Amino acid sequence: MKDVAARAGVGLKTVSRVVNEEPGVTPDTVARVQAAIDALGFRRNDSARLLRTRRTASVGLVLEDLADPFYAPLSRAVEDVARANGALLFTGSSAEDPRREQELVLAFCARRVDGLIVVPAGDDHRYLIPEIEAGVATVFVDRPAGRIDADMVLTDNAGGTRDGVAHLIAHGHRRIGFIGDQPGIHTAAERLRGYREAMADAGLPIRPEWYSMGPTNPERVRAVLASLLSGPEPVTALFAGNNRVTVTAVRVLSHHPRPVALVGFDDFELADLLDPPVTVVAQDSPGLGRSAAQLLFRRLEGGADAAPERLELPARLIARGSGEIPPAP
Amino acid sequence: MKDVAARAGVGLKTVSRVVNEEPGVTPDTVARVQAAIDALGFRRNDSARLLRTRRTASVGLVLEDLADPFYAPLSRAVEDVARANGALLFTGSSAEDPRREQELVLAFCARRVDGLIVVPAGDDHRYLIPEIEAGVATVFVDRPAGRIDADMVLTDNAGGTRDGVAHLIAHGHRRIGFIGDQPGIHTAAERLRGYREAMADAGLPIRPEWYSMGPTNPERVRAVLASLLSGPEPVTALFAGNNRVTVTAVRVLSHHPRPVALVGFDDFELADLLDPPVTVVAQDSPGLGRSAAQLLFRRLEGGADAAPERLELPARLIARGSGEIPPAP
DNA sequence: CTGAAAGCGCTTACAG
DNA sequence: CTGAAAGCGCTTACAG
Repeated sequence: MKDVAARAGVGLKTVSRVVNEEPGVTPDTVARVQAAIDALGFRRNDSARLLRTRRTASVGLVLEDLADPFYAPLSRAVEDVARANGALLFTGSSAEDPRREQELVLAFCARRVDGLIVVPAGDDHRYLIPEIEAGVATVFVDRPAGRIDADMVLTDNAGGTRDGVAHLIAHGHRRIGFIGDQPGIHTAAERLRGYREAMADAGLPIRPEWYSMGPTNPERVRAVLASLLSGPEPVTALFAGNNRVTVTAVRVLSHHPRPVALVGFDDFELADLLDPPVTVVAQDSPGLGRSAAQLLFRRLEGGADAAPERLELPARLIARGSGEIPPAP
Repeated sequence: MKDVAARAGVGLKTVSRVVNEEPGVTPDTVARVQAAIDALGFRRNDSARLLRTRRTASVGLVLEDLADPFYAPLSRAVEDVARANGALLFTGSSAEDPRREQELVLAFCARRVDGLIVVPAGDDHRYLIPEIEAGVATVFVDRPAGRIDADMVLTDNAGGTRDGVAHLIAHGHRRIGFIGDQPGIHTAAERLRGYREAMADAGLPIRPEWYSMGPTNPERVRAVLASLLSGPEPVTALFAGNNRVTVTAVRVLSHHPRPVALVGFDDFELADLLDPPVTVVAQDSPGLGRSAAQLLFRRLEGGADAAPERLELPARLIARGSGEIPPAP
């Protein structure tokens, strides 16, 4: 910029005015400065600019895994809102590791992002208190913040599961299994609660061997399913606590002698093409991202003092066939 | 930092030393400075730091769509390499719009990212010449750069398609259709070339009505398929030029009276669960991201002067069933 | 072992 | 309409 000023024979401030299209510069001067800019290939350094203006026009997005298809539409929705607000997006994956989440978040804060959108991996976010006090707007999404009071946008996991299980009950099932993710994960616990509530609402007992929480790798899911489907009184229907469980369940059930009804939490591509097409409880993944980002920018535009909000988006039952299979006699 | 120095009764430089864990500070001084840091809740501003050190430790990733499952593993691989090199990741979607691609790229450059990984939407990247000359390492991935000589990491699209079509020919097909994406997209054109080559290698003629290039929305694909499958001599097999075409083709073919063989470019989740399971030519999506990022960081570590490289990763045929259906008599 | 001065590339607040 | 000075929060290069 100094070089441009020298070449155009003007002061630094005038170059700054031209670059920022501020009014009050003679067309003649503008032309001279512009010529110098072009000749020197000058490109403003936004990092320096932002150091002075104290807004970085950037937000950090931390999610569980950039490669997880569930978070892809969420990221895209966040990006769209960020772009509409003139902000750039830092992204990173926590890989479900609280330490990595914290590292990423603090790295973003050290860059002085204006705001943060976090799918939490950990359950203690007190490390964020100094940042939030320093003015970093923060919205948690998909899972609640731990041990701090903060904005969050969640899916109604319990309600969605309740609807899904009630759907199975309405189709005549009494012995319904539930396979969920690790109980420490909030969404997993909420879904289990929904299962319990739906059964209780229908006056149905739950046997302890009907539900199981833990890692959702195919091996464990297969083992659990094998036990659910064996014995004198096997379950006649299964509620799969997430995407990965559903996929393994579909594989196993397609080779099972008796038809077993299935409802899965989370929609997935081609669910309607399988045989039978898979009934799911679908989350509004772009809606989560959009709502979180909109809330974030509202905070940034002066709504910083209002009390933290907690939004809960509904999940939607999509009946496709697998959830409408009647119990085997 | 000034406040910390004042409170600890030391100079700015000493605070800087403590923060950066530089040697040559008395343990006693370190303790005093650390106490001041904690008391004041000081957090170093990396943006300011980076202004001085002239490295931002960040790279920009521009892809077609953050929400596209194909790019999710690519992004994740880039992120992993970036993290291993201590860099943060800016990401953005071009939405297949060259202007948006350029906007994003230049916005990243204005933040002075150290490097850029770009899935190009446009076919003229001369706008990047000043940036590259200014030292921004740039690697194109998935599609080649337009009108500039630059590093790129691509899939062998023509070779992969050749293998896929040859596979259909080996199973007895002679009338093979091809539905591809817009001909202006490099990967689409390359795949068409592979189709032509495989047919020519086998001495088979291609009728102009057997292949069609254009938008891959379901409506168009359905219409093209309808015409390919009608008439006195319909095709007995189809090569689908990408994921979206494959999905629509699966839907249409499942309702078609005669069995039609299908091979699709790009793998997708649950392809093995469909009926019949779908034979695909799979790209190494994480490999693309990893190779591109590794090349980028090699450039950043001093390899800036070497001639641009062009890597081509193989695509792999995965036979699952749909590609092994023999021609209807 | 420690610190004052200059500078990274911009903008702010002000004066002319 | 224009520009010199100070400053954003750090590091570099140097001196003591």
